[in-house]
Formats: sequence, C-alpha cells, structure tokens
Amino acid sequence: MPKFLESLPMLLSRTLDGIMPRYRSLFQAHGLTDQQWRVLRALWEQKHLTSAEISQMTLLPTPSLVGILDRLEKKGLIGRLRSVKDRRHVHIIPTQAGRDLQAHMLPKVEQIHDSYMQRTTPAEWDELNRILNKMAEPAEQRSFA
Amino acid sequence: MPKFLESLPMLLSRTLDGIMPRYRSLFQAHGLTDQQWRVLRALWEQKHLTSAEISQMTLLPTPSLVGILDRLEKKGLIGRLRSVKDRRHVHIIPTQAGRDLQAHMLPKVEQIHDSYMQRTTPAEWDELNRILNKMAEPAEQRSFA
DNA sequence: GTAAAGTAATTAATATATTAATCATTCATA
DNA sequence: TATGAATGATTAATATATTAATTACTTTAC
Repeated sequence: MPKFLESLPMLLSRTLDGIMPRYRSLFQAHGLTDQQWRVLRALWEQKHLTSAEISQMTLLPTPSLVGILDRLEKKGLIGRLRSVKDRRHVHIIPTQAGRDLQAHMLPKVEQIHDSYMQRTTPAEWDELNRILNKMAEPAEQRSFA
Repeated sequence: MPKFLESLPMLLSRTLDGIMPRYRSLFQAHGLTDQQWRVLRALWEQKHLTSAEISQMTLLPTPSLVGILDRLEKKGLIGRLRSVKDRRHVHIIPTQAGRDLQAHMLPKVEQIHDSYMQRTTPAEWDELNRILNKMAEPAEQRSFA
C-alpha cells in the first residue's frame, strides 16, 4: 500500500467511506441527507438550539447550515424562531413532524451503530476514542506527560 | 456529552476536523485545496494514472475529479493524455511544475504527519489501524473469528 | 460484421464546504 | 447617549460531493 494511503487523513476518510453508506441508505429512505439527519439528531434532546449551537454539536459550518435549515424548514421538520431577548439569535425548533421522524428513525440509527459496536470490544472502543482524541487535540493544549 | 456525539461517524468527523487545519494551511500556502493535493500526492510514485485509478487511491468521486483535474491542469500542474490503446482512458500526468511542487511540499506534509505520529506509540498506531479497518470492512466479507 | 452489453470519462442537477464579506443587533465605553 | 467593537446569522463566490444520465468507445455474442 503506497505510503500516503496509510496517512492519518486517508485512514479516517477510508473508514468514513466504509461506514457511511449503511447510514446513508437509511437517511435516503426517509428523504434526508447525512447533514439534515445530523441537525435533526442534534435537536433530539433539546427543545430548541441556535444555529451556532447546532454548528458546534454537528460540526457543520454555519454557512452550510443556512441552506440545510432552509430545506428542513421547507420539509416542515423544523421551525425558525427569532429570539425576543436578543434579536440576533434564531432558535431552531423541531416541529411535530420533525419529532415524529426522529422517533421513527432513531432506533434504526442506533441499530446500525450497535452493529458497528459489535465489531469491537468495549476496551477497543475506549482505546479508539482515546487515541483519536489525542490526535485531534489542539497542539497548544497537549500535555507532555 | 450527548450520545450522538459519541457515535462512530461523529468521532471520525471530529478527528478529521481536528487534524486537517494543520495540513490545510500548508496546502493553502501553495494555492491548493485538500483534494487537489491528494491528486498530486497520488501521482507521486506514478508516471501516470487514469481518472478511475486516481479516484480509487484518493477516494475522490470521479465526477468531482473532473473539476479538480480541470483546475490542476489550468494551474499547469498536470496534463491529460488520451490513451491510444483504448480511447476511453485518459492518462493523468504530472508536469515538471507539478513534480517540482510535489518535491517541495512532500517533506513538509510528512513533517506534519510525523508530528501526529509522535502523539502515539507505534503499537497504538497499529491498534488504531486494526480497529478502524475492522469498522470499515464490508459486512459480507467479515470473518466471524 | 453487427447489434447489444459493458466501460471510462464526462455532464447535469442539487446539496454541502470553505473563506470572506455583509447586515442587523447588542455591548462597551467614553 | 452616541459610537466603535463585538456577535449571530446570513450572503457571496468558488470548490467539492452525491446520484443519475449521457457520450464515446470497446467488447461480446450472435
């Protein structure tokens, strides 16, 4: 295998390319893109979130979110509500249809996740998280233990 | 941390988001996007590759490659050469300028990679590869050992 | 040898990513 | 309290991703 295929970015990209199709076919069956699902999923535990909060949770850049939220709104899955306290904020709120879709999809999404978890032991999963978090850590904040 | 932030896709996305900026600022300093560098990098060990071969190595979808190659060609970093044997194939060949840029950038890219490797032991790196490859493995071909 | 099936690259249409700029609103402070 | 700095969402411009369709060319089967 050529060296650059073994680089960290390629390893991560290859893994994502390997796992996402199973999720994606579920999303598509419900007319959603990966990103649209991520936003719905982020709203799962919350009554409402601002655009910036959704961006932080989902890792979706805020300029992309504008269009993603537009399309979710057009599908009747979310609503936008401008804050009265601070008119710069826009609260994103799932509609009933949005909540219903979440409730319907979440078990299936968790099922896919579980099937991936079964490929590893809990110890391996912890190890994976530990190593990857160490990789993603910003350089300045790294401990030299 | 909410549950979905601990999912495999979010873990991988978060890690990529964490590591790519360091690479990206180098690419940008040379006027390249992530994907444009990937293509140049794929051509490093090769004299020429077809579009399909580049797609396989870089994981870039072939419809995206059309534009990426257009822009690399416009920058004078690669050339396209239609095969005489089979006129459906197009061979992608780095120009001298392309090779020079590769030679100039590769050490710096490897330097970034090395700095990430130093965050882990070789054993951890092997472990990381082993676990992720197990995750990305297609379901049918999985061994039940 | 010719029509049908297959293949490599490309186009098309829509959705998202990236970076910089804009716009409205709020905050801080003189 | 007027004004400049800061903030949240959005727009703008360009690049890429995703899926389906198309085009040019080859191969296969008859």
